[in-house]
Amino acid sequence: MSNPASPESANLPARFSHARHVQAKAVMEDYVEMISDLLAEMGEARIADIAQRMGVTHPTATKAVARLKTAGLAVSRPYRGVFLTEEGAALAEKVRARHRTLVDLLIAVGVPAEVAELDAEGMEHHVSDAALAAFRTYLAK
Amino acid sequence: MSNPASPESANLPARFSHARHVQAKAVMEDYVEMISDLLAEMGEARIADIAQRMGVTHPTATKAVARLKTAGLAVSRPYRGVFLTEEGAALAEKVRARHRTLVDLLIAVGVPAEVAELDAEGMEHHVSDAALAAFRTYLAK
DNA sequence: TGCAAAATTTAGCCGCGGCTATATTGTCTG
DNA sequence: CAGACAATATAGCCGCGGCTAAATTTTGCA
Repeated sequence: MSNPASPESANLPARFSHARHVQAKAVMEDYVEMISDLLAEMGEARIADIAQRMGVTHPTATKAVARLKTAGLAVSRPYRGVFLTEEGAALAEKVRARHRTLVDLLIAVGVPAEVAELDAEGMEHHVSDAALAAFRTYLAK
Repeated sequence: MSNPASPESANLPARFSHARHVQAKAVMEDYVEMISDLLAEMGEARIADIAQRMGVTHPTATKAVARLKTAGLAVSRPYRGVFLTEEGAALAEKVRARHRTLVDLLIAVGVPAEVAELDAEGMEHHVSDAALAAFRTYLAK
């Protein structure tokens, strides 16, 4: 039994640890979604376009893609465009849907659209499936 | 004029850049709030307690405090407890209030309390003043 | 077709924020 | 009051995710 007498500080370490774990995946999620967007728009995701849209230099994008490949989310041949694995594509879709739902929720509670987009970019990675479900239920009303 | 014909991808770099900038401050905010909590509870913030509550090893806490000192948020003498500067204390208060408001909002839209606490830990750093104001207005209804 | 320009990669730097292992300092007790 | 133990600090490692500068490959055009 979790002791209710112990202050709520007891599970704080776990909360912070969880937040760190989620955050570690955040950048990867952003790159995957961006690659997915570029594939849909232009049929190809080039390093230069990824870098430009992420607001990052080319070498940074190259390194990020290398990490994606190591993680099994993307594939590419040298000097060629980047593509997503099935797993990468699935992640992109999940991330995209979560982003939209969060923005919709923020707007629904009165946050200006511009602000909602800006804040959602960082918040979205920490929205759990349980929270997402609650958001959808709320928005359905 | 910002071209409305250009797709919304135009300001994406700025959005990501903003999210990265916010994220860079996140860990610091967490440590400052924790130190503030410890000062309130025990009159002193010791490295061992900071580390324990953050779910981190002692040396990691020491290094974090060093960064806080460099940033002008904390002060400490070697082998002694850590204290906050006025700026650090003000930041702690702001962070604490923002956290509470976010948790309240999540609960208000139907997120279970446990989940709200967990998700808020990571989301909170990205909640802008504008969004916070909207949250308060919503909760006041 | 061959060369110049553009795109990509590689190399190497930085600070952050984790870690383990070790050294140092403070404290408490026998 | 001395020595053991607890707390803190230091050293050094790692991967991430930025960067600049330089090498390499691809591409497009004269």
